[in-house]
Amino acid sequence: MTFAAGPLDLGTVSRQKHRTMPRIASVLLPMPLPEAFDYAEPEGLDLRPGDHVTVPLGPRVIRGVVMAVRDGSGGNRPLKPVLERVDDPPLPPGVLTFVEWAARYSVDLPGWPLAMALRGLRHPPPKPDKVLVLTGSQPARMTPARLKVLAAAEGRKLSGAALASAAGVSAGVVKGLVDEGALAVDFVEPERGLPQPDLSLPPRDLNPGQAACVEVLAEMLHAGGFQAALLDGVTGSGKTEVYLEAVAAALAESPDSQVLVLLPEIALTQAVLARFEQRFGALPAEWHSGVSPPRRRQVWEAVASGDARIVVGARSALFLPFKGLRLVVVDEEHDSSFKQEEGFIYQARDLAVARAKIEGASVLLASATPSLESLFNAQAGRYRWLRLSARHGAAQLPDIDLVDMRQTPPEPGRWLSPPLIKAMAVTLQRGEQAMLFLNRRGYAPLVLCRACGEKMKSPDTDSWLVEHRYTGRLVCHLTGFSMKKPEACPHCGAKDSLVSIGPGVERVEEEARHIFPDARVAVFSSDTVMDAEAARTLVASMAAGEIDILVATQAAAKGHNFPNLTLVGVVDADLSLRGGDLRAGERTFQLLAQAAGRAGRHEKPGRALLQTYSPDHAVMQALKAQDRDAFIEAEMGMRQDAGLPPFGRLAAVIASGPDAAALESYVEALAAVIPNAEGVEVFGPADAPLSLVRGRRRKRFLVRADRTVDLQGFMAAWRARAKVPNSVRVVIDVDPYSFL
DNA sequence: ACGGATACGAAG
DNA sequence: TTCGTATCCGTT
Repeated sequence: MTFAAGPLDLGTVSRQKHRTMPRIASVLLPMPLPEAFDYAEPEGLDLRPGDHVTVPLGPRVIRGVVMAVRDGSGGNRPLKPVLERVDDPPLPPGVLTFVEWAARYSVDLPGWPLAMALRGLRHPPPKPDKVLVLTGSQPARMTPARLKVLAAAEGRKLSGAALASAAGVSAGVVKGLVDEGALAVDFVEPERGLPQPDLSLPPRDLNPGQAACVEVLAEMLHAGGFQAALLDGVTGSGKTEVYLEAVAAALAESPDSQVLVLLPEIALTQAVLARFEQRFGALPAEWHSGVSPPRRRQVWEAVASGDARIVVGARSALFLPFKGLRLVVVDEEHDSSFKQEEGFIYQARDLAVARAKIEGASVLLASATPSLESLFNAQAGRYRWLRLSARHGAAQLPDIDLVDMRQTPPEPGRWLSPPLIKAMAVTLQRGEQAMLFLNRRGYAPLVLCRACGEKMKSPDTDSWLVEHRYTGRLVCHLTGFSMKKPEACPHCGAKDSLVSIGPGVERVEEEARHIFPDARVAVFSSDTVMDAEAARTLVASMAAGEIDILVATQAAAKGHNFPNLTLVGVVDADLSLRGGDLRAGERTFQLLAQAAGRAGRHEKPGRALLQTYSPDHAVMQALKAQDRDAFIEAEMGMRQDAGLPPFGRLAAVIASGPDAAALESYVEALAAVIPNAEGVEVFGPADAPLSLVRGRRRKRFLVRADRTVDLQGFMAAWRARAKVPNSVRVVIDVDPYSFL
């Protein structure tokens, strides 16, 4: 394909230049190789960093990217030559630096981040559109409908369906004209350009707090260079409006400046896209797993050419080939789904800061409940700290009350306590809406046999099967395995002995319907809301007051505003506190503050009730008192005493394999060669909490290091000291969020 | 002696 | 990752 003419073609003249000195191209391949490989540059090719090339690798021909070119020849061993340059938009220098940086940061092979940077190019470009044009020949028989179609087609190229609707006739009429030769099929290139933001549109009215933040951000962006800021504002304080204006300021700085907005979940993109469309009169480019392959390629190319000025996307958008990146916004920066846990492991929030630094851009981290890491950086003065306190307009923060489940427990086999039921009754009586929050999909998290006590588990995996009543299946949320719920216990054969233990959203829905038979109850979880379209429909019907009680997982806790929602009941506030990893308290505070914040976002005051068995726990007390700062201070103190993040650093080694003996001997060998280093502690090996997944046994090490230690260097050196047997897989997880 | 499965290391 | 080669095994 040919690429748009413009600044990218500056090289054409110098590419003709004749060289005498032989040159070596260092080519990185999107494969698990330890480094970029050297190839000879053929005479006259004049390669530059970022060029796509094909190179021979053993018997194969592989596509790669030129990382650097230097003078020289192979020396003693002759180098194979680069085969050809591929005519795709070159990767800008910032991406190349970022790929290398990300590989080192994650202690992984550079081919993986390169593969991410090339993701958009793998897809076919959009296909030509099929259109119908007039041939000039008249049909044998003319009718009024046919006349209308021929008139509508005059001088235009429309698709069959568009032509039919333009003429106000059915598709059959159009088809008849095609069959008779009055209309012919033609192909046109689809529109490549993206709608451009209109920077002349006026900003929304801002309150003084918002305006002050915008002013600081505009100054930062105008000063240029790497800058970082934390936008720390309570739910409903209008953070989105602030960053929209920061985006406007960034775009106004130069006609080719670009902005990236990272969101933690695809479910949020629709709402955010709509806000951008209102503000700039055009939809931004969208980048996430739900975008179609041809569209992805189109967006990738538009980012590379500079045509895409605003990109809203998921974490993988960090690897797009921006050439004029001016600002990266990380919305809901505390959200743990910015941590990619599979394949190439990275924390997108941290890589966003790194990318901004490499590009000389600004980065804005936004959250109502910032991560301790970001607060730490703000306190240390590394990030500008912008605080927004007032709730927007008339809205007030909801009152938060704790329900002591030991004092006022639900009936046996039920999960809603009398105080919560009473509050719901009052809410419904007023004609207002309630949300029951439970971060657990399905009907029950565990099914066991009353006769023999056997727990239903996924095959070859150490995790419970979750009962889903809508589908009548038992599902493993870890591996995706599912089976029909059996009649008899597969272990002892007893009939009708399987009992469902514990609640999921489906079971809470059942209970809510039972207690409030006249209420309209709906469930919002990834099982009932499969895609963005379904989410929009459910959100719309909630906003329109067609639902009285919404039972929701965290899929609904984020972003959405419902004017008539005045009560939020958290069914199991202790849930995310269990497991007890270092972030349990922080995570619980963030999740519940966010869930509670759904209530009373408009004129009506809201209320949140948290059902807990440990009302004295610091997290519950902090939520009740709405004293985030005291909670953060206490949490920071604990982390500091233990040398945990953000005061120290962590990394995990996860080794797994089907052969228990081989795995055991590998982890023992690894334990025997732990490098001696000041300020580093290594714990393990130990069985991972999920000790068996898909037939693979799992072992873990945990490394704690002082902030001054080169943790990545330590991990790389350590791994290199022990040979990994073929059956064992080793993963290094820098800054782990999951400890399973 | 042979084919098939499998383990290992190299690829510039 | 993918490929070629070495090696081990069972069969013939």
